[in-house]
Amino acid sequence: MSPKATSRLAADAAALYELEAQIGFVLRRSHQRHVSIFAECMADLSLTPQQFSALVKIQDEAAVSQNRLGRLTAMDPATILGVVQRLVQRGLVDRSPDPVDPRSTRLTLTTKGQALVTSAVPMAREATDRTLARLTPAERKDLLRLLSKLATGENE
Amino acid sequence: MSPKATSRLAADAAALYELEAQIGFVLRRSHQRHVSIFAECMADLSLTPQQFSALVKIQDEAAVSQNRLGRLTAMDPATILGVVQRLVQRGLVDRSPDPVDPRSTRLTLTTKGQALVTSAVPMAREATDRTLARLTPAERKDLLRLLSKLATGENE
DNA sequence: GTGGTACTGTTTGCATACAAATAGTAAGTC
DNA sequence: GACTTACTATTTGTATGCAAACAGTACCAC
Repeated sequence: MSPKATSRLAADAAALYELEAQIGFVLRRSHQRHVSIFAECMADLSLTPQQFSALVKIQDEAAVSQNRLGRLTAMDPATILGVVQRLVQRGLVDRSPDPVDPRSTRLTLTTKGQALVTSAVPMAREATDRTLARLTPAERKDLLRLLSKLATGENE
Repeated sequence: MSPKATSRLAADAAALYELEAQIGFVLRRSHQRHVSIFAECMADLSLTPQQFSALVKIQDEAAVSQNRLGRLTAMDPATILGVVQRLVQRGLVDRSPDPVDPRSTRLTLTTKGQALVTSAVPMAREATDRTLARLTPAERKDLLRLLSKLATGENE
């Protein structure tokens, strides 16, 4: 065993824990900054990233159940409930009972909701661009790839 | 102008907006997964990432004001207030008036808090490792570097 | 020393985020 | 058809996260 390995054992216990170099801290900061930029870009439309995600996915699917929408947008049932309620309250989304499954709710975009998503997409693209502004195209691609490896799949 | 460029103009308006390929969505999902892993690793100690961050920084500084602690851990004054209150309530942190500036609060670790951080650091390291498990050492370094470029500095 | 500016901690209000528990229904097995 | 299992939406409770406004104090300029 090298002297270096020996000293590492001793160092591990009381070793400096550099918070700023931990993936969790950097992920949280990066996400905070993006949310802040997104809010600026979307100020006129007053949409949070989660609300916008929900609108986009309802549009993609034309009609979705609430829980399925939650899975598509990575929100648990309790969270997506609140998001949908606020969108319904603003007249952007319609809720109607599912004709085949009485447990299920059918979510669709209203005309107003449809129009809002359409005008929101360019703003969301701007938020993406501003968030990634300091990275080269190659770096952006790398970052997306690496983060996707982190985000996808199970906890082990 | 090439035919391709022409079609791009038309495509941009109604172009497919792929939510799963947007940096914001992937950042949110990655962060969610890390928080979930962190909670598993820290289950015995019942510390959130933010609570743990605060304890580590109080230890680093020996004594800090609440607002400064918030800046060190990337939490705004309203947020750090709640985090600190919970730590004080659990007997992990002491609050005392700052001897020189009556506006300021002096935060220090209790003996119990000191002991808890010490035993929590290895668990936090495990959470980091499990979050990054699918990446090679080179990929981990790249990811940290790219995320740091996103997180640091101003919004423009 | 008076006044403006900046900083301390705090409160309120709103929007995620999720665990845990609930009621109701669907769909399978036997 | 009764039972089990799984899925629907919902409720409650706790913990961030931040904008906005607040009272109190420091500090600096003049």
